[in-house]
Amino acid sequence: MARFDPSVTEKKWQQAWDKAGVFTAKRDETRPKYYVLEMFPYPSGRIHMGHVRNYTMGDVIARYKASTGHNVLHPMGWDAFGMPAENAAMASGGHPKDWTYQNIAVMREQMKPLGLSIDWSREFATCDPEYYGQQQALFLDFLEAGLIDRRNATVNWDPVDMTVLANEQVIDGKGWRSGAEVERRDLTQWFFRISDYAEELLEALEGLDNWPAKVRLMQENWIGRSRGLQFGFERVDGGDPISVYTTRPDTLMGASFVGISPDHPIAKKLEAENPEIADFVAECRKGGTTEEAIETAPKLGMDTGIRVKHPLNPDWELPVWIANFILMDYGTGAIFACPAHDQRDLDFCRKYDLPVIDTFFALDDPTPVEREAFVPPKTDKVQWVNHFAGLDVATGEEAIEATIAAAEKEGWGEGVTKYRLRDWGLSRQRYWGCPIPVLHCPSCGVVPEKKENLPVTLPDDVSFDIPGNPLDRHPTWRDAPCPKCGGDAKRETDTMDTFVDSSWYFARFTAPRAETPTNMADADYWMNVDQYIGGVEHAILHLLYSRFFARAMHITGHLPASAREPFDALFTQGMVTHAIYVTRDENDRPVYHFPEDVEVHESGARLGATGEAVEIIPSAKMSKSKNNVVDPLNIIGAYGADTARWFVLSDSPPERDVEWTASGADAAYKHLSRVWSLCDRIGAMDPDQPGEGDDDLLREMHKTIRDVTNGIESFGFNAAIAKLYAFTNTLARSKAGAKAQKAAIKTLAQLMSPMTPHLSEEIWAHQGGEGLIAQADWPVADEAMLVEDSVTLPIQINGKRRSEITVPKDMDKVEVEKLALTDKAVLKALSGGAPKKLIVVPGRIINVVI
RNA sequence: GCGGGCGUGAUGGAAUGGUAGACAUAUCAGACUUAAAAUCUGAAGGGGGUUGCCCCCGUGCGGGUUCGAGUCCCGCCGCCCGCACCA
Repeated sequence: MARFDPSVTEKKWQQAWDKAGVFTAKRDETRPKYYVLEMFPYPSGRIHMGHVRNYTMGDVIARYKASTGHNVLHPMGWDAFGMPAENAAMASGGHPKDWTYQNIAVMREQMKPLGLSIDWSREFATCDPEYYGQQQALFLDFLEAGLIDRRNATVNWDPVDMTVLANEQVIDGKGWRSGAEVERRDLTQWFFRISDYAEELLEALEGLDNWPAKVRLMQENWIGRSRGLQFGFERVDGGDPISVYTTRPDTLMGASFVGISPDHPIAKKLEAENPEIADFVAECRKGGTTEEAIETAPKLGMDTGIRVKHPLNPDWELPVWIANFILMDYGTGAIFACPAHDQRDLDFCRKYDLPVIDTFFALDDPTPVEREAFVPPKTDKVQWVNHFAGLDVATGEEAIEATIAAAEKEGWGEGVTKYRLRDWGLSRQRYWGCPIPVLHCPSCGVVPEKKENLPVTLPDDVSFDIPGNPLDRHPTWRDAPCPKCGGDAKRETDTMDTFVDSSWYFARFTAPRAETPTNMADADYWMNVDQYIGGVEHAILHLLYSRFFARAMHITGHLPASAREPFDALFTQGMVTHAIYVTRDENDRPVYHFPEDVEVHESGARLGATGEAVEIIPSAKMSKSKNNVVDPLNIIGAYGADTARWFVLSDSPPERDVEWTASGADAAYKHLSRVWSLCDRIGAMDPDQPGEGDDDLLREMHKTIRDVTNGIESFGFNAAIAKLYAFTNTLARSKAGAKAQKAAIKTLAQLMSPMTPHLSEEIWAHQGGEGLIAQADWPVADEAMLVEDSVTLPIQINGKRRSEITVPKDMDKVEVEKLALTDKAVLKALSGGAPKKLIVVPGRIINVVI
């Protein structure tokens, strides 16, 4: 008997596919195209199970689509700029460029044995000058089209290392290396004007039918359109009125103070004049810039001494407070607080002893607010107290609209629509990224680089021994002639956010070697991505930025109008999780260890090398920064790629997180061996050998074709695999003749081929299949074989299953009812009486209500 | 804090509002074997009874809608993801 030996056969078939050029995508207008794309990896240095899972899913789709007559594009590349390369350079010397390209080489070699149907001829890395040069060209076109802006933005500032920190580098409000308390600081930055497209990006979500509803909802909430009232509070001291924006203008009679952000112009002015306020504002600026840090910080406030007049009652004066939880980025950076109907405002007012005024009550409960704000849904009817627009009983929605209408009529405010979405700050004070192609000229100001001078390449002679951006302190790189006047100018030393790199790579794959960012004919043919696959952690930023970029690329002539929404269908796979292994360094900072460096015993975990005790943090997202990645190469080495592929698909539903466990791999291998020995046995049968139950076997075969096809189409890979297990069991037990069994094993091989392509080729060849199974047409279920003559209906009594009857498939409903009432269990339950109700769902179920 | 999701046997999980636990892992029993491995066959949610059969309970917790709820609605609890400089 021929042995199942993946180490030999897998290489053989990979070479056969290469030789036949099966996966090289060529434009072919005569065939329908299908573009399947998995989110490209960051070259961390080794592939992990998350990659295997992600790329295997895409590969199943790619291979399946190819076998149903599609011209498939399935490319791969590297999201190669980013902080880990600089961190590695800081930690162990070396150069980010060498580190990155070495990692890419290693990971490519780790991916190839998986037998993915990737067109490697299109591969690129975002750190290739050929790629980022085109990205600089896009930047210049966007700049010219008015899609880019320059203005201040807040960053995390480490006052000891004198450097900007990423959010990830701020731990509990302190710098990760210096341990110094982080401050928020303003810096001049470049911005993509994505907020100009807020409405369009919001509305277009409706058309994304093949995106998960949860992702559309998350994006909708992120864009955050709101309708509210904008108006000014007159200052008692005659200063400029304070403009506020509120989504609850109906609660204006409950206003207890006016709050401004510590970054509000008034606060900044007071800061310069008043040391007490300067101290307070400095206190407010401590901590990181994340919304999370700001929202969860203890609420701080200080009375500015400024008083404003209530717009509805000039005799009513309100104090103006600076409060640390008010964001300058949202609305006008100033609010009025209504503590009775907002928990945060209430907590603040109780802390600082400010008044709490109820403006409405529940219809059945006029209890004044004490410690808990009364915040009913805006659609609930409530009883209003002294509402200036004359409302008595009305919903919040009605009251808001009435208030806006009244304010507009009386001329003291106007209804406006605002968005939570902010412009996208793209400047990064780091080396390992795409240089922003502009210069600063003493006489001409900010000047874009000329396109013929692109790419503006990164200098290689840099060091990372001191914190900060090496471009900033490079002796010569900054010096360049002004493209406008030719005089001495300085290059911009900021590089681009790596989200820029990943916002258009999908378009570049359609013409990866073009001398322009894209080639219209190729983009027109291959776009859009028919199926995009990636982690749900990208549900908002990456996908929103890509949607914006596709629009911007259309405006600047780099993509057709049809590609403005670049991803037709999106599938968000769950993450692969794994325990994290941590020790602490002398400063009690965490040091993360790779699973293979850790020995886990029942008594606890220790470092293999030193025996040091290791803390185990249970299952978290596999992440390069936490080193909790698992090396799939061990499995491929021991069992082959087909086993690894089969296992990652069978273990868990693809949209859900999966915790990596080694226990299933052995089982997957056993099963594939079993299929192979089945193939061997059937191959040895006399071709004319008759048997019993040919029809039953073929009927099961056609059902399996139907179920597996549906499973693949709907991303139910684990369910499809369950059907393949079941059919293998059926085939193994079948006594059918050689002809039927041979048809069954060939079909089984085809149905398995998207998941286990190598084994399937081997079976195909063994059974005398024509050509490569990778190029064979997908089997089609014979409808006639799927029809059942009779159907078994469960009988419920009061909703609980008690019995069942088998009836002809097309039996009349009335007949089924009659028959059901003669059932033993039904007769017993009725004990002579008549049922209250009899429900018959044809082909499904019978329920007798007693 | 805000936004989104998830929760089913020992384990991974299956189930268009219609027989809960498919398929698999681990376990146990049997066959084969001198023995073990491999392989094959079978058992199995929990509890109870009058045990060729029947009953009760059971999908995180508490309510609700429905002839019927793992699935829909409301309120909790727990875990996970995102929060704009991680990628």
